[in-house]
Amino acid sequence: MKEIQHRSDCPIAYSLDYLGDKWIILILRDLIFTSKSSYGDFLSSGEKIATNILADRLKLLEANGFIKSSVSPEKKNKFIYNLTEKSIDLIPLIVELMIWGSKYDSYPIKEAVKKLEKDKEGTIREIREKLLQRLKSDAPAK
Amino acid sequence: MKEIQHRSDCPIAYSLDYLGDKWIILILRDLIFTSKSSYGDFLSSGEKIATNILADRLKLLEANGFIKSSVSPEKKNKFIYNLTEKSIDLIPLIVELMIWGSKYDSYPIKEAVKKLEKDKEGTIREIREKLLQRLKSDAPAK
DNA sequence: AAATTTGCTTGCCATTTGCAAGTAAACAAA
DNA sequence: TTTGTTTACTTGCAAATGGCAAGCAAATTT
Repeated sequence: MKEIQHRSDCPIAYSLDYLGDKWIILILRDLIFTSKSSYGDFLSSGEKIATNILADRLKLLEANGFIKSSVSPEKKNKFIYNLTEKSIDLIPLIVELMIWGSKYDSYPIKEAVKKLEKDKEGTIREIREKLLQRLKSDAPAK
Repeated sequence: MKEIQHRSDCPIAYSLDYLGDKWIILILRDLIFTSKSSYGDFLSSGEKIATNILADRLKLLEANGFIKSSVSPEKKNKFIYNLTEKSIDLIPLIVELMIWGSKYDSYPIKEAVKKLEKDKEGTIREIREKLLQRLKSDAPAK
């Protein structure tokens, strides 16, 4: 796996060097906001990611410390992907993507987004705590 | 200019359909946080964007309402690009990119980011108001 | 033993990127 | 007035990436 080359010393560019792409954040979205956690789960998401792209991004995410994979306890041919502190710290960013998107998308506003906008800090903290505890307790999703 | 196709009805994916790329947000960063406002200004940024990519992204940004171009009053062969409400609304998102980046980049933390983290809401409002006023007064940068 | 589930890999073609060079209009200097 | 410079692109080309379909392999179920 080739190292990511950073283009400058700007922290915004630094983040984009990892996240500036149409797919990576969608995988993290699934891990943060849904109970999805496996290759097949991600494949089934509405955006229809291609199998080779998904495999590539999972490799990249793991190599860079955003996720950690483990064999499913029930099925040995199934892998479970979990978040790390590094990716849990991306919740505020992804929440802002959601807020901006739902403001400019003509699509009907989702209830979840309304709640979120009413108490952004609180909702973020809530999600964050849940995911951090899951991390510590070593009892990841499914 | 071809229309952007949205991949799903998810607001996060909606945002990424416009912003999911390594360059677009860097142009907006320059417009939001620095006094850069022209093709040549953006070219000179630390990340060394290629000329064809820059031209392409400026076209895309304008076609989608993120920036508005006008001829420079002093020099008729110079174009000035300005933010719109749509892109000013991206400040919180870009601020989160900065915060996350400066947390995980080993590079020395910038003073500006420290200030920002102490009073995120206030700093965002401050920048936002400045840019909105510039928009209204129709007296854009340089 | 055969079919299915799960997680990939491979091949192929189209699109995008990145670099270098070229073009063109406005402007400035000689 | 001619010549060079600034500014903003465009073009050509090779390399990398993306997207689709098919193939493969280990584990599990039937």
